[in-house]
Amino acid sequence: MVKKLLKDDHPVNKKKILKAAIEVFSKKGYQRTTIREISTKSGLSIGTIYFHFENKEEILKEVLKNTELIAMSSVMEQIDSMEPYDIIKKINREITKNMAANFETLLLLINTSKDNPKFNSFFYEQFRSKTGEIAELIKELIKRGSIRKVNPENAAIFLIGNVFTMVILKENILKKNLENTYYEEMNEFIMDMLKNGFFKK
Amino acid sequence: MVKKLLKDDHPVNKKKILKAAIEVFSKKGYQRTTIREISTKSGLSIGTIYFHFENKEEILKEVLKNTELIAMSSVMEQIDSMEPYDIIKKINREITKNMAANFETLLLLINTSKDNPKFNSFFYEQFRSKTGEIAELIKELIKRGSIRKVNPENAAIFLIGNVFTMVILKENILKKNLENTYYEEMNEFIMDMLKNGFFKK
DNA sequence: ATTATATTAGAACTTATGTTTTAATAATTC
DNA sequence: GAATTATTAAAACATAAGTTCTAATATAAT
Repeated sequence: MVKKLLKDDHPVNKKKILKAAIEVFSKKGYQRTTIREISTKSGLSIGTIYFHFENKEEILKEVLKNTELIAMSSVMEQIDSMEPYDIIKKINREITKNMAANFETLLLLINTSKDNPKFNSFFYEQFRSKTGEIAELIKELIKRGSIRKVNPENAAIFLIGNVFTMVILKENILKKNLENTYYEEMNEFIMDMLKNGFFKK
Repeated sequence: MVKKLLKDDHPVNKKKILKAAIEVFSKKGYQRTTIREISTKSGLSIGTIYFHFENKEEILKEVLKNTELIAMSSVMEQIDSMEPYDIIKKINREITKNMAANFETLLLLINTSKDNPKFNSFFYEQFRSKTGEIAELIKELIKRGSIRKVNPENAAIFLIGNVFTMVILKENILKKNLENTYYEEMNEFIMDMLKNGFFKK
């Protein structure tokens, strides 16, 4: 019944379990997700789940392996032909889109990483890797002379941070009270801040 | 044994329970906190806890009543005599200090508010109230002519949001990997962004 | 074909935790 | 000071959820 597994790949039912787990984790978070729910959602029994995974935490780990919280791959390829303002704007847009899509996992990690060193490390690595990428980009733009000589790491954190806040606010706190255009509007605002500052000259 | 309770006040042991609850909730979050821990911490029995509170959620509600996540009272009194740059800087500092102090409750609310409309409302109200206050202040500064004509609500969200991110990053994700001077350094960076922008003119 | 191995199902087990119950003790009222 | 009410303690209850166990079934090997 079960198809032969490819090397370095998951057996069919393991995939089913992971797919179901992603859905339920994303919707309810790690703590509130039960094995029974994953079982129902995947159409497989509890026994099968525990055959493929040692325990609940291992399922989450496997899910996280395939999750990229902060992504902006498509930006990096085009930066040579773009204006700095547009690069930053595009980065903002890309990160926003991706974070909003992975918002539930983001929350999940914020929660679990507090007490669980492993998940904290995962979070830390991903965050550092992305701020690192953006910092490199900013260094490059500073070299080109188009951006003020700011601390690139802080700038990267600042940029990602703005998006982070937007997403948490929109998806978690203010929810339906915000318009669908919120991300666009807020990103416009941020770009305006970056371009013109806050105070009058 | 129990002292006469003052009107509109809590009996002594109810206070003890609340005090213990704040400690444990703050340290472990709502979900992971057990009644038995609150019992041990307060030195009172489970029965006593359930005498004073209907259930666990009611304890949290009572705790939240006394929590101000975003506070900046001391700023508002002095704004007439201050420069706009210093006002914003001071607001940043105040909010940072307070958010960092209430960080655990902040996380707690982020988690619970996702599924619980009541806690979401609580969060929403506090957030709106504070962004409202800051927005009013910004309106005033725009009137005075010291700040560019930006959208005051967005500006308020932007300011609070920057702090929010800093606190989550420092306290939850990057933890000990960050220096103690992180808040100061990052606030300096933010102020520099607000003053001089990101791009070269 | 027979045997061995891998996989699956789902009932059963275990433990943790919110809540209820009941009896004892303290405080208050008359 | 007796009776009533308020408060406390802690054991008992109920339930939910992670995990284990065992028998059945499918797949692979010889």
